[in-house]
Parts: sequence; C-alpha cells; structure tokens
Amino acid sequence: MLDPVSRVRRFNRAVTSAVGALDTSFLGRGRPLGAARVLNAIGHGRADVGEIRDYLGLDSGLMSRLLRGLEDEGLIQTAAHGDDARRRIASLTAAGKREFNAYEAISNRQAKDFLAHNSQREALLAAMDLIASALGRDGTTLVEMDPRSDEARYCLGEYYAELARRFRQGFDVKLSRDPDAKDMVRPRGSFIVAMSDGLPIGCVGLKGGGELAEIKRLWVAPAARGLGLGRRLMDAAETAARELGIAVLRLDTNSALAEAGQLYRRTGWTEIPRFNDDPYPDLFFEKRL
Amino acid sequence: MLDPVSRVRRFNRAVTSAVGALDTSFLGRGRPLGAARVLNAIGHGRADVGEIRDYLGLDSGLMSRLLRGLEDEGLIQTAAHGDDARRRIASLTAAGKREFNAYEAISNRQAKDFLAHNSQREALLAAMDLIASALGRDGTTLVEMDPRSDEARYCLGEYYAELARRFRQGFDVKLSRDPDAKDMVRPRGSFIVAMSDGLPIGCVGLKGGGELAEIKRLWVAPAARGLGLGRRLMDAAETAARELGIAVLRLDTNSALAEAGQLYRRTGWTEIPRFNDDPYPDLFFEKRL
DNA sequence: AAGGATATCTGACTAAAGTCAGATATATGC
DNA sequence: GCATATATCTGACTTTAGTCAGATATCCTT
Repeated sequence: MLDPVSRVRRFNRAVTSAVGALDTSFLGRGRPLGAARVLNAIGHGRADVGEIRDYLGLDSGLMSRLLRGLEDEGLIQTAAHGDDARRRIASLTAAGKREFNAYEAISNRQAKDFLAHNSQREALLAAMDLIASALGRDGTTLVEMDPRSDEARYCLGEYYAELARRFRQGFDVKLSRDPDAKDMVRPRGSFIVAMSDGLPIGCVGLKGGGELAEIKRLWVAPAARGLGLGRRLMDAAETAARELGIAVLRLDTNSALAEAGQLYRRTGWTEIPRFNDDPYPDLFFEKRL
Repeated sequence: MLDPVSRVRRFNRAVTSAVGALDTSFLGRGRPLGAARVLNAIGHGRADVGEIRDYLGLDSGLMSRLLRGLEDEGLIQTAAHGDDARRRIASLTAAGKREFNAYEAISNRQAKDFLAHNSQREALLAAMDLIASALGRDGTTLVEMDPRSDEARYCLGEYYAELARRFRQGFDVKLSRDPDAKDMVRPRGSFIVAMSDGLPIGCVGLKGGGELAEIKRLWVAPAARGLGLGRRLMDAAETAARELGIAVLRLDTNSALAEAGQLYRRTGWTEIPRFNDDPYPDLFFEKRL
C-alpha cells in the first residue's frame, strides 16, 4: 500500500492536477496555451527563436505561426540576430510586457494562495526545493561568477549561517580568515555558483594565485544535497585550478561537517597537518593536480 | 531571489516538465492521451462512466466517443448498471488489462528511475508525501471503516510506531488498554480513516457504547500534519457519537503529544482527573455533546 | 400513467495542436 | 565561388480536443 513507487506515483497524480489548474487559469486571458507559453518564454528572457522552440518542444512551423500571431496582436517584435542573420531574436513590446505581467500575476497568485492555505509553510517550501532540485538536476549549471554578485553573496550568507548552526561554538566571519574577493576572481582564482533554474543552490571558491591555491566556501543548499552537486563543484574548481596553472590545492574544514570530509577523502585528497591558525577548522587536506 | 513565491514557482516549473515527460511517454503506445487516460481510469477501478467523466473533466459527448474508440480497439466493454439502466459500467477486457499493465509499467518505471537516481530516497519520499497531502487536501475524504480493514490496520501500526518513538519509555500495545475492535464498529462505536487519493493518512476511533464513549487512536500521517486533518477527524468522530446517541466523550493522551493536547483544548475539551489505570496516558479530557 | 429529471449517445461543428514538404535567406567549409 | 548546412517561414494538410444541440432510454415523483 505504501511502497516507494506508489508514493512517487501519488505525488505525480497530485501535481498533475495542480499543473492542469494553472494551465486552465492561463486560458482565462483568452489566448491558446501555445501562444501563452511562447509569450511567457520571451518574457522570462528567452530571446532566440530556436532556443524557445527547443525549450517548448515545438515544431518550427508551429513556432513560426505562434510568433506571427503574437506579432499581429502587437505583443512582440522580432529582429535578425546581430551575428547571424538567419536567426531571429524576439522581444516584448510595451503591450507585450503588460500582458506578460498579467500572466506573472496569475502564477504568483497561485503560488501565494498555495502557501497561504498551508500552515506548514517552511516545511512545504523545503520539500518543494528538494524535489525541484532532484527533478532539475540535469538542468543544474555551474557558472563562474564574481564573488560579489548577488548570487554569490546569497550562497555565502547561507554558508555562514549553516556554520553558525553546526559549530558548537557558533561562527563569526570576522574571526575567520576571510579571503579577499579579488583572490577568488581570475586570473588569481575563481568563484563558481551552481544555478538550478535561476536559483543559486551551491558554490565553491578557488583562492589563488601562485602554485599553491586554496579551496574555500564549498556549500550546497540543503535541498540539493545527496545529488552529487558537491562533487561537481569540486571538479569544476579543480578544472579552473588547472587552467590557472595551479599545481597543489589545499583546504581546511571542520570535523563537524562530516559529509564534506567524506567527499574529500573519496576524491583523492589526503589529510595534512594544520597549515594556518584559523580558529574554526580542525581538519586539513591537500591534493596535487 | 529566494522569496517563497519564487520557490513555489520554481517547483511548479520543475514538476511541469516532469509531468510533460510522463505524458509524452504515454503517447509512445500509439494512443491519444485522452483515450489513454480513460483506459487508465478504468484500470484503476473507476467503472461508472459518469464518475470517470467527472474525474477527467470531460464533456459527455467526448467521453462517449472515447469509450466507443476503446471498445472498437477491443480494450474495454460496457454494460448497463444493475440498479439504474441509464448508467453504464465500463470494464477492461483481457486485451485491455494487458494494455493497462503496459501503461502501469511506464509509470512504475518512471517512478523507480527517479528514486534510483537520487541517494536522498527517504527525504525525497517524505517531501513528496507532504506536497501530495497539501495539494490533495480538498480531495481527502473521511471514510468509516472496520478497524480490522487493511487501511485501518496500517494507520494503527503507524500510530503505535510513533508512540514508541515519542514516549521516553517506549510503547507496548499489550500493556495499554487496547479496545476490542467490536467496540469501534457500529452500533457500539465507529472507526474513521482519512483517505487521500487511495492512501490512508489518518484515523480516529470511537469506542462505545452507552452514554459514555471514548475517543481512541487519533493519528495523522506526518506528511499530512498542519493541514487541519486532526480537527476534521475529531469533528467526524463527534458527529458519529451524536448519531449513536452518546452524550459525553472522554479521551486520554500523553503530554509528549503536544499537538494533540493543543487541539483538544482549542476544540471544547476540558481536562479532567485520571479515569483509568493505563500506564501510558498522563492527561485526561472530557467533552459534553 | 404522465411529466420532468437524468445518463448516455449521436451528429455537426470549431479550435488548437501537430506534421511535413518545400521555399527563402544566410552562413560555412573547401 | 560553389556546394552544403542551417534557421526560419509558408502552405497544405491531419489529428486531437472540445462544444453544443438534440435524440433516446430510463428513472423518479406524484
């Protein structure tokens, strides 16, 4: 009655009808779903016609007609791509933006209603994050970013908050050896953020330069753990280190972060003696590239 | 960037594409989705044509044609309802059962693959249960059942397991005053199970008879908490008690079950002195109907 | 037994989605 | 410069989904 497969399928049935409800409310704006989806894709920043076609899985003929329809409605305009005149770039007109905002309002309202009707708000959100990360794993991309970007700062904030929760003595960034942002930007180092559908869900920093560099700030959102993202981030950081001509990597961590320690041991890192006087770490690793 | 509404919408996008993938794989059996859905509804035990129509939200004309198509394929047969010859009852033929099993295999495989690709199996399942319960709340029905039914026994098993986890001294059914099943069946009492999409997610027992009766075994699945189900179950038990002519209800509970105590206090129950010598409870309540 | 209600079916439609074979313009490799 | 590949568009379809007004048979109430 309650085997795992039945539970997954029960979930599928529940969300299928919820998804259907959103589609129905989209129809309320008097436009077929196909056209509404194209308009929303453009509104969400997809400009390249071919990319939209792939994203929505449409035939090129159908896509072309939907674009023509939206143009006739005065909601979008298309222009040739600067580098390649075969390709077309679509964008919203002022009227298109208004219409797009109306669809956004429908989606936002639905999401808000769902939250408002449930007292277990935080638990629900955490569950949704977990499932979205698991479903969207193949769509998770690693992007090199400035550590001062919004996305990076969000990740770092979550990282520090988690350390504060997990270290018995708490955590205060000021007491730790906080790397200068410039050390984590090329050509000295690198900072990589994992993005899943527009949301930052993990990060890692590479603090250079010279032959010896340090891995810092490896963090994976709770909702995305167990999906191999930590390993992907570490691989990406190592690749960046190789590109920068770095021969030896070091890192420090704390034995309270058990998953991290396991990951390092399993991926070719060896424990070495303490190499700094930071008060928080109690475990030190090295890896030769 | 991470406001609750964005998180819900990210979830929506992730499941929308997953649901679309299942639909697409259903098309692989060379039958339009509408027909496949009707076939699956029948396979899952929905026999009454009108009920299927409501469930799938179909127009009666469309429904009729889909049934005719499945009949022509030799997958289903229809017959008049025994009590009301206007209504029709649909059932699968042998070929229909084979075809239905093929669809089941697709759904099961998809669910299994999803679980196999994720190491956080239990966390994912718990998250899915929670979301399915929250989304399916309006579809949760309370059904009076025999306490010896599979569904009731499942609920009771979960209930005992939870007590064992939450009581410091553990819990052994044999030491507790276990009500005889016959005391929780009409006309002496009642046993009510909350069913969500075929899954039992909560229960409550009313142990009679006479003027004084006891509420026993109130349980709500962890995935369904915070959705007001406990209150609905208690209301249903009270209604059943009134129908049975019971004037006073009593119950015992343990202060370790904080949510339960709160619920009783908020719904008109008053604390009374101990009225039995069961070793587990330490809190006693009464309510006059 | 009559009149109204109900469940399903049929026929005649429309709208939306999807398919496919060219046509056209542009890009790329040799 | 020419053959080939690519991106989009157009025209001519088919299929699927959905709608609506009756027709038919049966049930329920009085």
